[in-house]
Amino acid sequence: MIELSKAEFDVLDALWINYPATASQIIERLSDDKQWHEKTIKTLLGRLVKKGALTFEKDGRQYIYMPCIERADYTLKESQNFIERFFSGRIAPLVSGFAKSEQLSQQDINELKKVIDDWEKNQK
Amino acid sequence: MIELSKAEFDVLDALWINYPATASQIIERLSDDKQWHEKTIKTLLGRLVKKGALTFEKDGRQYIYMPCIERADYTLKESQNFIERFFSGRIAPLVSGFAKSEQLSQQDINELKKVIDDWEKNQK
DNA sequence: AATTATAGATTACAAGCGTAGTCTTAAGTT
DNA sequence: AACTTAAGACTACGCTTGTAATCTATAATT
Repeated sequence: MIELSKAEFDVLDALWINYPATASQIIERLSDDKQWHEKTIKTLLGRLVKKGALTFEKDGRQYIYMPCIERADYTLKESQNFIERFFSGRIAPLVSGFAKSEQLSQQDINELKKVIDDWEKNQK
Repeated sequence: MIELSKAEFDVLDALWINYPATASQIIERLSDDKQWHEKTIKTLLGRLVKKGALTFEKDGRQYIYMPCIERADYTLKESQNFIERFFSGRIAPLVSGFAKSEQLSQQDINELKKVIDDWEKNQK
């Protein structure tokens, strides 16, 4: 699997919002949350290309970037990894930890119920 | 919050199994899973002490190590962090991703139901 | 008491990461 | 056509991390 650093992920995440996109557009999107220099983001784009996480096409002297991987796929793999490391691969202890420390809202509970519901419907 | 690298976490995790413990005991515990040189583990122990994740008492020429943080606390914070980064702080999308990719077993579902159940009892 | 072994302290070193600055070249402007 | 931007390429640099090897001092052994 492609391994991304935090900063690399954040750049890719800005691309996932809407793509294809140019470097300037990505820089623009990131400017709200991060205080990153334009050069920093370009370095990260280069590293992402090198890692195979995104490609580009030339358009004049700009590049038009596109992700090579999907967000859902990436986050699923990271989630598996995370849960394996910290909870021996079981998901309930993670949720249980949140519950115990009062981190769950009624909305979270409703959403979780729906996930369970859908899962059960799918089993039939 | 104390930030631990993967390798550091693994060492601390071996201590959490049972503590206080000496370096040799920790090395012994890790020998099953990891091919780490004894020196490597000692380096990591030193870094953990420096980061404030564990302390020790002297006993002759050995150190007896003890964690300064609890596993549940650490994993909770890491979980929050993780869910914030990848799922905007909401837990259901993570579980939903697992469900969609057939990663959930009936046992997981039962455990999740129990967590929800307990949560609801607690609300009353 | 002298010697040896070993625990921890210190040092090492390459790769990855965050964070840019400088260089080069082609596109845009006059 | 000449000049100026600005996009991407290349270089930089200190910090962390993984992964030990060497140094030092003290406990154990002879």
